[in-house]
Amino acid sequence: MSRFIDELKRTHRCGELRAADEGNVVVLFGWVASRRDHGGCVFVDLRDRTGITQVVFDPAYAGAELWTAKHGKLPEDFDPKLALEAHGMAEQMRTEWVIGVRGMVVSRGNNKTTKIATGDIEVIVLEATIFNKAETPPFEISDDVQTREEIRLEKRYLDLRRPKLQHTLITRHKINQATRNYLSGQGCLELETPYLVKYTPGGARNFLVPARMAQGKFFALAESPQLYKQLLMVSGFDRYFQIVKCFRDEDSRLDRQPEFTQIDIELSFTNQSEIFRLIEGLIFAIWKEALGIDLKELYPSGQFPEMPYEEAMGKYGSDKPDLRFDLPHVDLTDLILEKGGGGVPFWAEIADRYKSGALRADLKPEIVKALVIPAAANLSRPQLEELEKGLREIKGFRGLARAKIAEDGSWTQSPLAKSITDEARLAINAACGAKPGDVICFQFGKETLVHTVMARLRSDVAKRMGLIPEYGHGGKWSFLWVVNPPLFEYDEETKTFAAAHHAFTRPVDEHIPLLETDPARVNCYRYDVVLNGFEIGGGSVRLHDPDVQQRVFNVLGIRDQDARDKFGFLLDALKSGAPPHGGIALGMDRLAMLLSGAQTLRDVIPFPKTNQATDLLTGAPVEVDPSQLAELKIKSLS
RNA sequence: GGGGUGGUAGUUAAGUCGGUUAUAACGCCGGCCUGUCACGCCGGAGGCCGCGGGUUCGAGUCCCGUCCACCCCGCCA
Repeated sequence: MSRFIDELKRTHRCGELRAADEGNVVVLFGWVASRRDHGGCVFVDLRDRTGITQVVFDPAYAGAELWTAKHGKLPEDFDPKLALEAHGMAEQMRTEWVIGVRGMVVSRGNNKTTKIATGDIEVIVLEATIFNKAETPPFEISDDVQTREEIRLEKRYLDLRRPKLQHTLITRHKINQATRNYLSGQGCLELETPYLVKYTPGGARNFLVPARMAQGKFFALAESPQLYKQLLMVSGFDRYFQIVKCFRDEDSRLDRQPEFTQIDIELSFTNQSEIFRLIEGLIFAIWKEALGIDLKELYPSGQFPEMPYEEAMGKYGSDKPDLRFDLPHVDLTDLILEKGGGGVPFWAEIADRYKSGALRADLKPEIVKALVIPAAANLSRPQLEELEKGLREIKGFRGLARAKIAEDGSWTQSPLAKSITDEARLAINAACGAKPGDVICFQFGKETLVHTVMARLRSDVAKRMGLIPEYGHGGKWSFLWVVNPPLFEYDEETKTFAAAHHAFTRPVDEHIPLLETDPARVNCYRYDVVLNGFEIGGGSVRLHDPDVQQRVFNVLGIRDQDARDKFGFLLDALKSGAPPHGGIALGMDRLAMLLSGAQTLRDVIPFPKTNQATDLLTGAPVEVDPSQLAELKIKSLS
C-alpha cells in the first residue's frame, strides 16, 4: 500500500504552484488530463478544480547524479526505487485516472508556457500512486469540444469535470456567499419555509405529493415561499431572506427549469424605493464578489434606471427589454386609425373595428407597430428573409411586411407599396424617422402577438447587426427596473378581469379610486429587475389594508367564500396586525447564468432536467411498484 | 397542446440525382520516440446510419409513423 493520503497529505492543489515554490517538495492529487509519452520521459497534465500542473516522470531523475548536477542536492526522502516505480506507473496511466504524486517543484527553464497558470514550473515526480483507473470517457473532458447535450446529461459527473462548468459552479458558490453576507449585514434573517405546502389554484402548476397519512389528499411542492414570507412579516421578523428551491410543473425554456433557486426577500415597514436600494446593493456586492467588477462605474448613483411597464411595452414590446441596444418600436396605431388605414386593406379593417366599437379604444387590443432596420445594418434581401424565417417559430405569425425606403421616400420591395396612400406613407416615414436605405418592418393585429413578434425581431436584428452577441453579456451589463404594470388583465372573451400578478399586490395610491370606475387603468406597486433582456427578479409591495383588499376581490369577482377557501389563513393573518410590507425574489440561476456568460440555465445547475423535465442521469421520473401506489390509495391510469 | 432544428464509429461531422466495400478528424488499441504541452511518427480495430413500417431491382438518402435532445409559441401570477 502506498503512503499517500494517510501519511502523505496533499500540500497544494493543481492550480496553485508558482515560481516561488521552486525547490519545495509537494504532494498533488488529481485526474490525468493528458499524457505525453516520449519513450523515456512521460509528461502528465494533472487536473483538479483549481487548474493543471505538469508533472514529469523522468527515469533519468531516478538516479542521484542528475539531481546533484542540476539542482545541487538531492530532494528530501529521495528513493531511486520509488522514482523508477513511478515511471512504470506513468507508462500505464490513461486519461481520467486518479493519481497522487510527490515531487519537487522545479523551473521549466526555457520551456515555460502561458497556457496554464502554473506554466512557469513543473513537478519532477519522486513517488506516485494510482488511486483509481478509469474507463475511457465517452467524450473529451475539455472546454472546446462540443458534445451532444443528451450524452453530457447522461454522464453529468464527467461533464462537470470540464473547467468551464467547474468555474461556473464556483461562481455560484460565490454568489451564495456574497448574498448571505450582504443580506445578513442589512439586518435580514435567513429563515426557512416549508416545501410541502397547501395547493392553491391559479398561478404556476404545482407538483403534487401524495400524503400517506391523510389518504386521498395531497401536498403541493412550493412554487415560491410567497405566502409564508408574508406570514413571517406578520409575526414581526421584520426583514427576511432565504436562498430557496422552488418547484413549478411548467414547460421548460433556456432560462427555465422545473426546479430552480430564488434569492427570496421580504421587508416590513418599507416601500418600493427602499426595496430597490437593497437589491441594487446586493447586486453590486455579487458582481464585486463573483466577478471583481465594480458596478459603481456603470451606475455612479448606485441606482438602476426605472421604466414604467407601459413604456417598456410600447417602445420594446417586452416587459423585460434588453437595453444594451436601442432599436425602439414605433407604435403606428393612432396614426393608422387617424388615416382610416392609409389605403392598406388590413389596416383599414382594424380601423373599422375600432370605429364600430368592436374594439375598446382605451385598451388597444389590436395595434400596428413598426421597427426600423437602419441602412447601416446593410442587410441583404436574403438576410431579411432569414430574419423572417426565425419569426415563423411563433405560433400565429403570418408574415412580416417590409418596406425599403428609396431616395425619394417611396417604398420598394414592399407588398404595401401599391396600396399605401402617399400621405400615410410620408406620415409613417416621419413617425419612424426613416431615412433612405432603411428598412421598415411592420406587424399588426392582436397586441400580444404583435409584441411577441416585434420583440423577437428587435433582438434578432440586434444580433444580426452585432450589437449584442448570440448569447452572453458581451461585456455589457444593462440593468433596469420595470415598474407599475396594470394590476388586472382584461379578458376580451369573458369580459372579466383577472389578477395580472397576484391578488395581494397593492394598487398605486392615486389609482385606488379607479378600482370601482375603471379597473383596467389601475396600476400597482409591482416591479421586475431586468438584466440584458432577462427578468432576473420580481416582486411587489403587498396589500395589507383589508378594505382595499376587499375592493380588489370585488373587481376579480372573488366572493368572500372563495377567498376564504383559498387564502383564509393569509386574510386572517393580515387582520391580526400586519405591518406594511413588500419584497422581491431574484432568480439565482439566471443571475449565475448571465454573470458567468453561460449559454443556458443547465450550465449553472449541477444536475439539471431536460426540456421534458426528466433526469437523464438517473432516469427519473420512474414508474413505482403497484404496492407503493396501493399504500397511497392511488391508481395509475396510464 | 403547437411550430422549428437535429440524431451516421466512443465523440464531432461529411455523405452529390436513390447505385458497388459508408468517409474524415479526434479518441481508442499496438509499436517507436527523453522536453512535450491538443507532442510526433508507423500500424490497427471500431457502424442496427435513433427505432418501426413502406416505396424500389436497390434506401443513410424518398414516404409514413414513432422515440430522444435542443430552440420557440402557448404556459410560467
